[in-house]
Amino acid sequence: MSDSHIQVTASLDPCGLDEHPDCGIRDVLTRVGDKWSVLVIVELASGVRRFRELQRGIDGISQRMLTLTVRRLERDGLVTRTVFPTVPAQVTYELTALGNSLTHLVKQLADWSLDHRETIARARADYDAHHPDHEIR
Amino acid sequence: MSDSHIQVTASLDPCGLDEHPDCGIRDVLTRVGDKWSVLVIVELASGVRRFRELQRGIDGISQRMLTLTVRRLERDGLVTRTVFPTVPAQVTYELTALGNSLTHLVKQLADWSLDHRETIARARADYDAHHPDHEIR
DNA sequence: CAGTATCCACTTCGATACTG
DNA sequence: CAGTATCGAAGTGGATACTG
Repeated sequence: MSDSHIQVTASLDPCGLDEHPDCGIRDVLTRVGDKWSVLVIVELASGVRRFRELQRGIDGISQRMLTLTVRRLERDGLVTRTVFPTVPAQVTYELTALGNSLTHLVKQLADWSLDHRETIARARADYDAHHPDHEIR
Repeated sequence: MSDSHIQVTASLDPCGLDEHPDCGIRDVLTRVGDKWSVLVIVELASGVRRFRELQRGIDGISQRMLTLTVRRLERDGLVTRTVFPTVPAQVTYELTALGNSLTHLVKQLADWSLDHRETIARARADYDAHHPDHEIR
């Protein structure tokens, strides 16, 4: 048994994952894990943004996906959407306090990804080399 | 502008998200965000597990998805897979040091989810109440 | 500008059946 | 026990065209 396995058992299961299905954690994780949410959150972490500003700031996102993403974030209470009834319309997005509190965790995840980016890439290359024609993805 | 928006701008973009597409962070996030990975990681955080043990410990996971999930985690270097050539076969899974380092972040995410679980649920109910027949999901 | 509406491609997931 | 193989349902994302 490895020493690196510190005792996180109890604290890792604060809601009884072993008994209950998933206690809604997946709810949040799938939001964080979807293709654009984190990028939108990161972009909004810099401050208020308009729809087009967001789209320009996030490389490759389509109008449709930006709409869907900000709507979901708004629904979850992570982002506020403010409409100014001007012509043409003007809409701004801003992180809520809740959304902002998530940015800290997102940042840590981003840092972790960055720190181990190459290690993971090498692990994958290694795996693929030793397991040719093995379709995992 | 809200006081809650502390200055995380610079540190949130350690790899130039604004210039580069996504610098591989999404790679990790989608892994964390997929339906079963985190549950498997949590389960393995308690120690070594065999295939069936994992399946029994994770409510609702199918054989196929467990296989796919542990394979991907193995490929990423987060989990080691050890085969004992007994009859019947015996295979154990264990977090690597890298995988274990991720558990800390996963735990924080889980805690965050738990802390704000009800807030989010209320935000959603609210949103849905004020936006009837609005298909977001 | 800030969206909606449609359609389609692709992926993910679950269920079931079978195997060394 | 620990998988693999196959299939189909559902979800997710992209491209394009249109609107107040």
